[in-house]
Amino acid sequence: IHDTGREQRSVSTRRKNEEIEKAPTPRKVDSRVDRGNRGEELFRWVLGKRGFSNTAIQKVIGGWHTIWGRHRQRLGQFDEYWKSIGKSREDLLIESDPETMISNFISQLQADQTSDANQANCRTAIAMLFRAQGVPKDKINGFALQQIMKKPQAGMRQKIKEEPVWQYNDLLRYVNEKATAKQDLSENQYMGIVIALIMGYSTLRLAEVHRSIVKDLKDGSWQINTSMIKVHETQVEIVFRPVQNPNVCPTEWIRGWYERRTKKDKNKPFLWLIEKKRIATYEEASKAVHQIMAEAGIPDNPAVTSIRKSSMTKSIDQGATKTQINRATRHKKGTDTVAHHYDKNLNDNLRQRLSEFE
DNA sequence: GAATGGACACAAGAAGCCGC
DNA sequence: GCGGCTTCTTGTGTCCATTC
Repeated sequence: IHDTGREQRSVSTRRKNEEIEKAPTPRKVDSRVDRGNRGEELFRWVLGKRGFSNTAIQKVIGGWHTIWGRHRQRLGQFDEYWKSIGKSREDLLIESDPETMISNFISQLQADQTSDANQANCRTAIAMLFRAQGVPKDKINGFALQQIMKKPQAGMRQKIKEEPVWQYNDLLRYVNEKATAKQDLSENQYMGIVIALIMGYSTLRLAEVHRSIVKDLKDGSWQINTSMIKVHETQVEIVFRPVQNPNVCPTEWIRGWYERRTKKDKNKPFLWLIEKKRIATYEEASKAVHQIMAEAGIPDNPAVTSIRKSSMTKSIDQGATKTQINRATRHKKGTDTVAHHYDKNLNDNLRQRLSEFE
């Protein structure tokens, strides 16, 4: 139930453009690789000084998934700063007041006009370094630093605004039309439609579809097994059963996807590409779905996740209850994630009804 | 293709609110 | 004031897009 404040976390898409103009992100070609290595080296050095063995340090890093890549970048950014003010690594260890260090670091970033998100991320990374070093929490995050962080945090909050989402029906119409000439579709197009349909009907994310194992249950239905790593690693099992219109039916399209293969390829993984004789990469899958959305006439080349938005919006529009949506999207009971991030129904109808009296 | 950056998500704890 | 509920903040993490 403690989950209502999260919509404040995100950076609005609009800010992205402004940010590029007023604060170009410092992407220096040559220092790019260096910075990450630098950050990792710093982290290893600090834990090494504390007495951690290389194996132990490796395990600490292994506890992070993809987030480690972010931390190491920011630690590299800190390392650059630390050197620029004439400090040595040993100075880090004898530092008795980490909060002051962090405050000065963040203030410098602000002065250098780095983005709000960058300041927040740097603060997180450097705080992690100190915590790994064994510094108690209250020495890392105190009142003064919180004051400093107010501005970047406010800047990161997403504006609550009304924005339209493309019509899920547009995608269905396109698929419906292609269903009668499946043999003319390229491998990429076919894959794009299959993935788009799975995403639309299951609201799985692309990464989750990409690592799916798909099983023919032999009774006309198909099972999708995958894992959701975001937040907590959970196994997910979904069964698609035929819907009335075979043209837009996920099981029909999945069956057809496997039928394209020769017998010896039948048991190859879900996203096996016949032509390339290997599994499609994440990028290829993403490209295929984008191509389908473009061909369906969906404007502005939206992200693949917009399929989730579009599909949920349609469900809500058709009168699905909150409970039904939470169940379908596998969001935790009680979250209003869907309402804030996915339900893009505009309020025009409500306003019209408000304006009516007598 | 890897590094990088922005966006979205969730849990836990803190803070606010309200009726008694 | 106190307990129960709601709302907000913080820390941490993954997903998706872009850049070099």
